[in-house]
Formats: sequence, C-alpha cells, structure tokens
Amino acid sequence: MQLTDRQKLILTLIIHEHIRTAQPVGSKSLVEKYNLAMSSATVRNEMSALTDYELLRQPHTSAGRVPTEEGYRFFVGNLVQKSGLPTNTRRTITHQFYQSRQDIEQWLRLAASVLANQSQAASLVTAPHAEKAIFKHLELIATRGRQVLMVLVLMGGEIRQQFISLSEPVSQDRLSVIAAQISNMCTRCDVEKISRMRFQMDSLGKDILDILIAEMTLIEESTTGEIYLDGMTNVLSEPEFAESDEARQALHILEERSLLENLLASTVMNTDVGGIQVLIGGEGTWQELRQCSIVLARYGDPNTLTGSIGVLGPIRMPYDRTISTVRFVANVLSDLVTETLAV
Amino acid sequence: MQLTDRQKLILTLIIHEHIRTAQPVGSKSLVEKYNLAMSSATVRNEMSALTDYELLRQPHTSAGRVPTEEGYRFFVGNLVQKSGLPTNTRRTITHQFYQSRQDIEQWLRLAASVLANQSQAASLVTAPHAEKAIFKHLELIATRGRQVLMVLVLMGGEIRQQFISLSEPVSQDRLSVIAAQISNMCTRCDVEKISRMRFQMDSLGKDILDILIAEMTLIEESTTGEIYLDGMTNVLSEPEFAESDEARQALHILEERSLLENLLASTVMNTDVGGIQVLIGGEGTWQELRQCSIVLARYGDPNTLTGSIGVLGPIRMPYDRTISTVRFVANVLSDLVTETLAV
DNA sequence: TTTAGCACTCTCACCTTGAGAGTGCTAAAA
DNA sequence: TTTTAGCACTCTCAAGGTGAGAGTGCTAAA
Repeated sequence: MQLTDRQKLILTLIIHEHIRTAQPVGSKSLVEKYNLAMSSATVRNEMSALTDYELLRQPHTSAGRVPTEEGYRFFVGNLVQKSGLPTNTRRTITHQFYQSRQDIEQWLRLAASVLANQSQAASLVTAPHAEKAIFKHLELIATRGRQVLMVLVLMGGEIRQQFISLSEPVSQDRLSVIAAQISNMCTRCDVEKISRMRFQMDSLGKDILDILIAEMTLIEESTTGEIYLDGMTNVLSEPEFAESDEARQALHILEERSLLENLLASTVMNTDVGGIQVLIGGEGTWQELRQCSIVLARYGDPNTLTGSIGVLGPIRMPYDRTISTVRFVANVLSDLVTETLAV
Repeated sequence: MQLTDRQKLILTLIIHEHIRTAQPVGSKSLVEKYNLAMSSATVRNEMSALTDYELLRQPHTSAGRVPTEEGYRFFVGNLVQKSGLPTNTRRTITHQFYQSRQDIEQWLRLAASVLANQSQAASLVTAPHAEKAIFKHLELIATRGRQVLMVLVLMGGEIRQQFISLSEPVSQDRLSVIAAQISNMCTRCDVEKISRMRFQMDSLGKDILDILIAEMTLIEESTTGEIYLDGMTNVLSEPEFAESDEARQALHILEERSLLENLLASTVMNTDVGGIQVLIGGEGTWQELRQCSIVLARYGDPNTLTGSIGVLGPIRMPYDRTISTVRFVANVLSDLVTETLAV
C-alpha cells in the first residue's frame, strides 16, 4: 500500500481533526478548516481511496470519515512527527523528580502522576524488577513471641518484608547474628548458590534460609514488581467512554493485576529499553481495549533491573505528544534507576 | 420526629425496593410486591406523611417516591438490621486471609479486594499507622559510591526505605556498625529522645541521625499510611453513574490522595476502633460525593497502630450487608495487626 | 381510620419531520 | 488525465407531537 503525499496529508489531517473533535470528519469542513488548496470533491475522491485501503471508515453512508485502527497504526508508524517534548515541559518534569524524596517508591508514584497529567489519560508504572534475584542483605527483627519480621534486600534495591513464624521464640541478639551470618555468606548469590549453602547452617538457620529461598524464588517467578496507577478518572472524561460500561471494561484491565501482567508480558516485555510500543485498539487480541490505545515503554538497566511504564487512553489520543512524554519519563526513570540502584 | 411502626415499615420497604431497582417506588406496586395488608391509598397517605418529614422525595409530581439523604440516614440509624454476615461468607473471608502470604501488604491488598468483591463497590484500605513514631531498628546498606539505602523499622512494623546520599563513600562494615549502634541506642525511643542522643555520635553518625529524625518526623506528620484501593470499576456499573462524569467526580476523591486523606481525617479518624461511620451523600460537605455513600471503619490497636477501611458505593447501597462486611473485615484486620505487629 | 374511585399529572417510548452535513456520481473545465 | 462544480441522494439528529402507563391527591363512603 503506497500512499501519495496528498493522501498522507489528508489522512493526517483527518486524524488530527478527529482527535480534536471526536467526530467524523467531512470533506467540506476539512477543506475549510485547513484552507486546503483543493476542492472538497478532490478530498472526497482521496477519502474514497483511503477508505478502500481500509485506513478510513464511514460510520454511516452519509457521515464523515473516521480513522480505522489500521489508519491509526499507519499514522503512528509512518506519519507521526517525533516532535520531542517542549523544553519547558521537560524542565518541569525533571524538576519534579529532583524535588521529590529520594526514594524509588516516590519516583514511581511521581512518574505515574506525571504521565497521567501530561497525557490526561490513565497511566501505569511498574517497579523495576530483576529477572534474576541476587541476594544482598537480610535482616531479622523480633516482634513478639515466635513472630519475626524478615527484611530481604536484593541486589538492585528490591526490598521484601514478611512476617515469619519460627518454631520457637528466639532473642533479637541471636537473630541478628544469624542475619549477619547469612548476609555475609550469601552476598551476590542467586537462589541456586544459596541452596547449596544450606548444609552449613544449624537448624534455625536452615529454617530461615528455606524461607529466604522460597521468597527469592517467588520474586524471580513474578514477572513484574509493584504496579502504580494514576489518572484512571481522566479516561472517564473522554466522550467515547460516556456510557460508563465501555470505560469499565478498559479500566478493569488496569485494575486487575493478573490481566495487566499478561498484557505487559505479551507486549512490552519483549521490547528493548528505550523502545516504544503502541498497542492500538487492543490489536484484535484484547477485546476490552477495543476503544483504547496503550503507549508502553521499558525503562531501567537492560541487563539488570527493568520496569514498564505506559499510558492508556482512548484510541483517539494525541500520539505524538503521548509518545514523547512516555519516552521522556522512561529516560528519566532509567537515569534514576541506574544512578542509584545499580549494583 | 416520631414515626409509627407502619411508617417505619413503609420507609424500609421503599428503601429496599429502591435499592433493588434504582427506580422511584409507587404505592400500588409496593402493595402488590410485598402483599401488604392495606390498600395503596393508605400507603399513599403514609408516603405523603414521610414526604412531609423529608424522608422521601418525589422526582416529579406523578412519579413514585425516592428516599432522601435524610431518609437513608434515618434508615441507617434506626431501621437497618444488624444482621451480621452469613457464616459461610465469614468463613470464606477468614480462609482467604490465612491462605495469603504472611505480610501486612498482602493482607491490606486482600482486605481491599474482599471489600470490593463482597460489596460490589469501590474499597479503600489504609495501612496501619501510629500517631507516635517509635524507633525500633535501623539498617544501612551501601549501594554505590555515596549512595546508601536506609531501612527504618518502627515499633509496630511500619517500614520506610529511602536512598540517602552521604558526603563521602563509607564501607558497608562501618555502616553496619553505625546502624547497630543506633539500633541499640534508640530502641523504643521517640523523635524527642533520639534528638537528645545526637551529641553522642560522631560526624557521620550525626548526619545519619538527622536524616533518621527527619524521616520519623515526616512519618509522624502524615495522617495515614499507604492507601490501597480496589473495585473502582465496580462503581461504574451502577446505573446512577451511567454518565461517566458523575462517576469521575466520585472516583476522583479516591484517586487523589490528599482529598482522601482530608475525608478520612474529618470522619473516621475520630471514630473508635470497632465503630462504623456511614457518610451519606457527602453530608452536604463533599459535593463530589452527592451520589455516593461511604461506609468507614477503623481497625487496629486503639493505643498504637490504627488504619481505616471503607467502601464507596452509590447512595443506593445495601447498607446492612455493606456495614456487616466492613465491620467483619475490620475485625479480621484488627486481629491480624494485634497478633503480629503489636509491640 | 381506611379504602374505592376518579380526575389529573408527568414521563417515556415512539413516531414524524425538517434541517444539516456528508456522500458518490457525472459532466465540464483545466 | 486530473480536478472541480453541481446535483440527487442518504443518514443523523434535534424538535415536536401523541398515547400508554404509572403515580398522585382528594373526596366521599364504608
């Protein structure tokens, strides 16, 4: 499918106009709006051709044209201008990050908030997560009776806390000794190596090591870290979600962690850090997302810690701006992660 | 305002019927539906009286009656049957909690999920938070260069992690020594006591203690811990939120942390653990919640750690069931918190 | 005090209608 | 060959009209 320049122009204008108004775009109004140097009849002929290519669609015989999913895809793939974010927007965003508390959690929350506000859509950010769990540090804190709080720190800064129940009460001193022992012994070890050290430990140590191993295995098996969402309500103000049932289906994907993990796993997980993926109208697979598009990116340090960020909005979203924003925030997060978390 | 038994009955039935159908309730259909031993004319007279009391309202001259906010409030205050949850529902819920990972975060997430599913509405759960921050344990973990990961554990199990930047690189060994020293010295101390120990420390120790104090102050100042939400999309399926703008306003309160904190601070924070608060139609204060009711409870250990849980649904919600569910989940969480987190 | 009966009111679903916007086609102009 | 003016046609949408249905308040009798 090879489009003439004029066809590309018209497709682009129709998409712009449709994004602006959420209405079908007619030939005459398009010519008037953009002062095109051709008549509406010419535009109609081109529209007709674009409709044959299935890039445009007519809701009804005598309505204007609306871009199809294919049309958006062509637009995003070939026509969208990679404008980059305006400098002052960049500055505002960067500023916010360096203003915030120095804490991954805050950064991720902030990233979600920035994405949501900039794109006026729903956003998601997953915490950076390593494919391989490498032990860094263990802490055991007595709470009450046989209850102990276990804090496990992985290389890369992932932290897990968990209450464990020992078979008998143990003093804080003894716990500290064991924690220190394990911390020293296991630094930079993966699950396998740690398993092989099990024989060196006494009975209590073995119990704790077992829990530690279980926990690390669990972390390794999970495909993504904690998920932060923001701007869900932004989506509700879009006219295509006026009947809230449509909105419900779309937002449900974000809310239901397992669905979202599936979605991420089958798309952005295969993308390189720095790359952008745009999922338009659910790409036939995700029925609930028929009305939505998702712009996704991966951030972090490609070899160790990575996470995903994305924006979910109506299919009729301003792709250029959204893509720039997602790319920029991903870069900011990558920088922060590599600066502070790297091994 | 003193209602006769018959008036109470009719009010109750109208509310029940309205909750079921979301439609105005007429005299005739009410008599038929519930096989009342009186004629529709009698019911009409009583309805008229209830309307005078402003417990009912007519959307239009010749429509049926709809409960007013006042009507719901009377119902919740006087007529609602405190049924308690069915035994098997209780069992299902309890079971889920003991099945889950032994980890506050999981419990809170689960609580939110249970509330959302049981009530088919949106739910919120705040992490338990102590009014007074009491130090328990400090851990310092070298990451890279001058970057250090500080893990702060408070009495009661609140954990904060933060990256701090020291003025010069420090070895893990030295960090461990300092952390142990602080941990020993400050156990069970509040901010004030810790501040008085500052002079004992060397320069590096002072820096760290300052950050620690700042962090503890921050925790003490925040009114609530982490917030977990669930079931936002449930609300979208209610007919009163068909035009998504209504839904947007309501859900916005949940999404915007500061708004939600305000709301909690001005209501449930003043409630005792074990008590239930029902906020109907925003009580005149919260414009965004005109269409909603919130059922709130406080859980935890009254003297140390408390958190809030709640359900947000349409004003037309099944209060008896929702209240029972919220109360039950609050009790379960209280038990878990006092069992595992208490000092 | 309750109820049957009645006149009245209001909504809602349904239909019709005309304006408006858009289309495709054709024939003439460039 | 490409572009454009003109025209007949199509379809939506808002506005207005109509009747069925449900509900009400009032009155007079039980």
